[in-house]
Amino acid sequence: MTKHITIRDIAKMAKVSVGTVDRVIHKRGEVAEESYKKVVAILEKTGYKPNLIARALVSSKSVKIAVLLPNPKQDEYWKLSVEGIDQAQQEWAQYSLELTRYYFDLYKNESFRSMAEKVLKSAPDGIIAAPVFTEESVEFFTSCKERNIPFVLVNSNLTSPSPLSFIGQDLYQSGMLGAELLHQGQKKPGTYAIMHIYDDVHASKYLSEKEKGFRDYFKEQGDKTYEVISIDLNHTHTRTLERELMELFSNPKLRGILVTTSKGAQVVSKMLEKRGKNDIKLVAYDLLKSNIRHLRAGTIDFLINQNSKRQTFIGINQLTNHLLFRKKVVPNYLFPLEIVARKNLQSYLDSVDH
Amino acid sequence: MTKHITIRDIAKMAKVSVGTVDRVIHKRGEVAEESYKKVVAILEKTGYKPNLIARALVSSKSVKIAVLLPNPKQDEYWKLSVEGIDQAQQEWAQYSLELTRYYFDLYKNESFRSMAEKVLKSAPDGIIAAPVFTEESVEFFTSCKERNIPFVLVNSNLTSPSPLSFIGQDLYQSGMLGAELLHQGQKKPGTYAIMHIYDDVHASKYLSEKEKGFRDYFKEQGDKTYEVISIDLNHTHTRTLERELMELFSNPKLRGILVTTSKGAQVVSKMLEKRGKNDIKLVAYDLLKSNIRHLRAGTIDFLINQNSKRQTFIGINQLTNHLLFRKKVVPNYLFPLEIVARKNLQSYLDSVDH
DNA sequence: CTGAAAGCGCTAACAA
DNA sequence: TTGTTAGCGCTTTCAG
Repeated sequence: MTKHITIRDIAKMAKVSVGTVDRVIHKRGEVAEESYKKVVAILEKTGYKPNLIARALVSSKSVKIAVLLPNPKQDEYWKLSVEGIDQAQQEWAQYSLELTRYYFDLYKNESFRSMAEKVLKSAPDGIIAAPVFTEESVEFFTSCKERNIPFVLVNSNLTSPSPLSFIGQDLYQSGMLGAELLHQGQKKPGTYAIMHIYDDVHASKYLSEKEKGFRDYFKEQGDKTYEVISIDLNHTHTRTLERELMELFSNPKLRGILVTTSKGAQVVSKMLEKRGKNDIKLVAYDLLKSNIRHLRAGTIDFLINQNSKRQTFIGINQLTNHLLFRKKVVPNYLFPLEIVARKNLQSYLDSVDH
Repeated sequence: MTKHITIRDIAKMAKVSVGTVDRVIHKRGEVAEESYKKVVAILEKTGYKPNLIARALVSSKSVKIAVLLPNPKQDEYWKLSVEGIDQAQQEWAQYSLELTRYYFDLYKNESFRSMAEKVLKSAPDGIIAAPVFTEESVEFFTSCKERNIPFVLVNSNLTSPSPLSFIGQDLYQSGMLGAELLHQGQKKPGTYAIMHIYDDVHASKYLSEKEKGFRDYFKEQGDKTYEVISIDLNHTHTRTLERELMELFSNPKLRGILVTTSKGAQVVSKMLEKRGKNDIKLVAYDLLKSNIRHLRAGTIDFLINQNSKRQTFIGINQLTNHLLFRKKVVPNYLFPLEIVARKNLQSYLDSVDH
């Protein structure tokens, strides 16, 4: 019934040609003041909506998107996000979408910098990236802005050059939730630890946001009986690491640990399993293989799911929709903080998005 | 680089016309054995993928979809799903998608039946529905099958006339999770109740699946010290209801209640709040206003989110993609069982999908 | 049984 | 400054 109004209809009503109407719609000038006004008026009155399908068909130009992420081989978390890339690529297979992947070394800002340079050289129509190294990212995305290349950020955000869209979670709330999950049901006062374990020096705003939330949770508890310690272990020497962990475990007041890094979770849960769990609660992030096993076994009590796969998938989708169809994007696409426990784990593994 | 292969290319390679290729692709016969084989071979070899955009453009016929759901005014849960319809409608606004909504009385199978009839009369291209009344649904969707009208089911599934796609959760696991959330951290044996409260007689497979999971959880606990009671209250007489609840509350062994219906959750949590919560745990479903309030206040301990909005949204999307682009759909689109607690509630409310 | 041709709605190049 | 026109890739008559 509601016959769609086309550019032809507009042209007829305004007594001009479709060419003129198109010029008005896309503001590519060369239109007489008078015609312009007439067309705009009719556009408004009729509430004309362009047919995106036709628009996409005609352009039919392959949209080129660059994906700039940490090397998935280094970290299982980022391996999950690759599944999101694959899924998006499949989804858009018929629409000429060219996805090129650029993986940088998660622990070397040098690597980020050089990969970013490559991305720029390839002159993509859009970029989706994880701004792991803040300083380098600011620099890189500033040049993107200058060149008018839209970029979408996943996992963590940047304030200064603002992205077309950010996809991720509220990290502060995430830290709070981690604290709550550890503290929940515990009546005795004690010590709670938040641990970041990585391979190299690696100052990340990402982790500190979580830590702030974690600390604030215990502050809010009112009674000052909670001691919060933050542990940064930045070495690959398994020995040293194990020694430090053993020392931590031996603290009789230790009630729980929140591990923020995937490598970390693996090490800590293995050690805790060996030692016998007793009363130390453990919360980690994401549906990584080792985490799943330890959640099932009971070493890990809860996981907080960040859904790396879906973050990346949505990111590419938004960017492509923007580029191909000029659709509007959600500037701040926040994911909920998903709690995964023993009894709902299976439903996550069964679910389509996993 | 990867120049897309078109139907023209195929035609040229097979030395036939595009018409013939099209006839082969869509199996609309009238093709000589020989040409058929030739074309199929080339199709396979080249891995031809149709351009969905072009396909959608040419048909350009407005796809007509009927939405058959319970009246959102009767139940907040179904009100959420309306948001999903709205969202989908917006998303597909430019693509001539005609969505017509048919709301039936949640408590009257008669109403379902008559609405279903109306749907059939409107001769839609596809249907998305919640098969609340099993018997009537089986009948209705059987006629849909006969008429070749594809239908997508949300919330609960039907076995017999199988839908194009089902979107929902595993209800058995859901009941289990509810039980676990109640039982967790409780050491003393006791009584656990699962409650279904509705306005009218209403035998629903939906609820019984959850109940099975609930009961099985406690069976699995090994020790026989858990008593499970199931309560069906099917009246609107507030007095009687309150009396029955008071009686339940007065059972000193009662440890927790899982309420499966939205109306129920509202009543129970209000009563429990008045009485003083003490040791009775309460778990309910979905981010309904009253549930959110009581979760914040502590009367409700956990919510299990079914994400009615997204279920409906995804359902319409799948159906439209199928109808408009002939895209493949996921036959069994399972959602994870999301646990909402005090500390991650806000993230759910902030998230885009809410 | 097959090929030719007219569009679907929009864009962009080219003429006027 | 404007109008005309040739496609984008596919579907669907309509003649042969």
